[in-house]
Amino acid sequence: MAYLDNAPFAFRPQAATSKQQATPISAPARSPSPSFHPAGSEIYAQGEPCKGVYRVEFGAVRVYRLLADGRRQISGFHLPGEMFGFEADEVHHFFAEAICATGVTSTRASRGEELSSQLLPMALQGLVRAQEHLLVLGRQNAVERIAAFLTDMAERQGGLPQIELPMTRTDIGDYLGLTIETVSRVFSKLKQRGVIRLPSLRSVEIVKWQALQDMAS
Amino acid sequence: MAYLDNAPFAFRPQAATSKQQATPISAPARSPSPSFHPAGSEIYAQGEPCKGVYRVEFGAVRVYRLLADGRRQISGFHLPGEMFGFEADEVHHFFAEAICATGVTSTRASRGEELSSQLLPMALQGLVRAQEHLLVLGRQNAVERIAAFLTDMAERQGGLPQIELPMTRTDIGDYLGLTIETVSRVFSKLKQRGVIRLPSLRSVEIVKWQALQDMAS
DNA sequence: GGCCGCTCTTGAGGCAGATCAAGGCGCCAG
DNA sequence: CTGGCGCCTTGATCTGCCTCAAGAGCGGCC
Repeated sequence: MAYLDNAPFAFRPQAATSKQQATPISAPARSPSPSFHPAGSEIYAQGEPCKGVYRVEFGAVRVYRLLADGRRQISGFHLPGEMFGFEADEVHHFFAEAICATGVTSTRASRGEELSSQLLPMALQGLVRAQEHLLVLGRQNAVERIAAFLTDMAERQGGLPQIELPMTRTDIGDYLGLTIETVSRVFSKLKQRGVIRLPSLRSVEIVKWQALQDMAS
Repeated sequence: MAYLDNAPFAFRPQAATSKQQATPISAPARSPSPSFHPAGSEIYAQGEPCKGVYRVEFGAVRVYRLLADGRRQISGFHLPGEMFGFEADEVHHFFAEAICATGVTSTRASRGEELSSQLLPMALQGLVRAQEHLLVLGRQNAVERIAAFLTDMAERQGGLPQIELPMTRTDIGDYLGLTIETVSRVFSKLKQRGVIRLPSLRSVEIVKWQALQDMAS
């Protein structure tokens, strides 16, 4: 692989200024079992036994499902500090991959009441997030989807107007139920209207916050 | 209101034979706080404070969200025995309505570890269900969506080939991200191909199970 | 019984986004 | 420096579903 994906790109939402970072961040002290995943590598696969839930320490993760003919739906992107890997039974129903160089910690076993009470709020947040995503996929047009995506990413990256997108246009399309061409066209249209600027391929500057939020409905 | 919606229609998945029932079923003995909701009535609204989680005793419930211009996305239908009303914070993010005459019991307060450990598996199941629905809305065409919907409903009603649909075509459209016309056309096409039969407006008989499942991908 | 209101079905035409196709850009390897 | 490979952008065309419209079926109410 070449291009950006291959770079040891430590994606950290709060620090938009240092886009690239040469050395991986050292594992946090309180981490139970840290592991490093290079860009594009699998964290778990559909059908694999569930080993617990994961927390992103740095980088970014995509969780997705495939149809037999290769169509892909990304159910969510996960940024540092966020949890993923929740399952209803003992087997993974989805795939998870590192988008860029990524570190995750895993918490084993989801038994025990004290753990349940910690996990529940996160599972509930994931549920609400997924249900809001349903509205986007079911009832919003291409411009509204992109606007909702950018708004969401900006909020999750600390609310700053400058955001970094670790994922490709293909990933964004597979998350929003659009083709890569449509994603690209909408980006161009928003740029042309002066709503956003595109300083580089993977970064977006939101110029007109209110306009973008209005578009997201 | 007129038509079927108004009938005291006790929708019970396992009992496909008795389609209509004149008297509401009496509240189950172990119910903590049963309540009855006539067809079309609101169970909770977006923005209302959260009073706990609910369990459907009989009937059926739709949970949905609205856009400012009236577009509606139904995030899920809930049949007897199923739970709904999970929220991440203390306020409802969705609307819930009784589709037909419906009885629900509510479990108050989601604090306490023993309760968390009971709620977590249900929240997780809801999460997986929502994420699978994302695949349908994001990447499947109209025929695949209807096939997936019918397969799902049949499985949740005990796997019998004869299923009862408490919801209207509009509801199905708003659940699958389609218009009512498209829903109706796909039903007609499946009927014409001999995959299903439509003994009445609100009941479906699945004639070719395998064909239907193949369509759902 | 006969009217009315609502849901559902079916047809005709239009459009948003998919598909097909070509070219540009940035990074890396040689 | 130069070639090659991914990724992205842009244009032209196509199509699946939406929109608009009309009519049929069913149940309730007077």
